[in-house]
Amino acid sequence: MMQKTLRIHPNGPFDLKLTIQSGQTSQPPWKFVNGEFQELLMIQGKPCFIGIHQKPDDLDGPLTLRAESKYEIEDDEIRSKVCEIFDLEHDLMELYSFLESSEKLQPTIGFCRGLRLFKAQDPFECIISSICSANNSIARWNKSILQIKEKWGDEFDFASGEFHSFPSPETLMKVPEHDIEEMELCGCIGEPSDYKENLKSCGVGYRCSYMKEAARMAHEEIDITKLGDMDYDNAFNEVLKFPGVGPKVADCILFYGYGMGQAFPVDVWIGRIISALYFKREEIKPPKARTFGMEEFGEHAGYVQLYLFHYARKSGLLESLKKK
DNA sequence: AACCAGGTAATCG
DNA sequence: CGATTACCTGGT
Repeated sequence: MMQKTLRIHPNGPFDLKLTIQSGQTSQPPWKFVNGEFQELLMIQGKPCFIGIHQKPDDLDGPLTLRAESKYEIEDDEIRSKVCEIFDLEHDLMELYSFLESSEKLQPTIGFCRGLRLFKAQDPFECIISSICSANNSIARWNKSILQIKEKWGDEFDFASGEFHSFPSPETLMKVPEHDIEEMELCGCIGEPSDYKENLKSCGVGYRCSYMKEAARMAHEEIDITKLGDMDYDNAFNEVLKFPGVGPKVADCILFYGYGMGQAFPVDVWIGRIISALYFKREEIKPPKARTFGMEEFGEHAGYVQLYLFHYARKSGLLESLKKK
């Protein structure tokens, strides 16, 4: 049994708790136990428990990492996986000088210092999570994704607890859609409501068929590993082919799943914030807000979206935008 | 009890 | 094409 403790020094400030709990569409928050955030990570195909600890309010200090696996995994493999998920090599001070240069964006820094991209550990998980998040509340899609992992992911046991991986496209595409289908599969015994091992019972609603079909496409039609090597526009058009994926979800997938910083996901709130800050509150349609964001913020678009939303949430701007 | 929640797909003029 | 509308579900 491999057990080791590592340290990581982020490039600039990092707020672990804020980042994990900021509701990004990549994955639900990690489990929080004994002052550390925990998750199962597949590192080069090897299941590995990771516990990350950050001293409270020590946004500029190093992180302490606890890793546990029955496989032997190099320190650098573990570090690079964690660095990738939290975008720790990204120079945030460079982002901040960009934000400082703008009168509109400068105020976000004080509210969001240390907030980073919370990338999915695997693109497929991000695709499904993002589809699930559309027209949905954070609490509900988080719950759905956790159930999907528990029901169809592989279970791995560690000294620190048991965890489930996210199911593969092939596994997910074969999952029964609803209780009726599952009951028929099991020989029609009992009532439909007795059956819980189906996608609909995870509370995904009408997104059910989208998620199953997206899983099938990821398995047999679209090479989702290749998306990361494509340029942004091609990748955008490619992910739009998945059912349940429109412009907003596509941008989420490219940003949270593939780390493409020029993506600018526009939901109702970002639309209202952009309208309030840059268009004298006149109504702006999502495509226009998206184009504006991409041209105005360039490679920082994704982060600006992240910072604007959390700034608006904490500063009270969001509240003021609710009432007309 | 209507109404809303971090959109999308289907339908209509 | 641009504009409307239905849609699962869990919460107020």
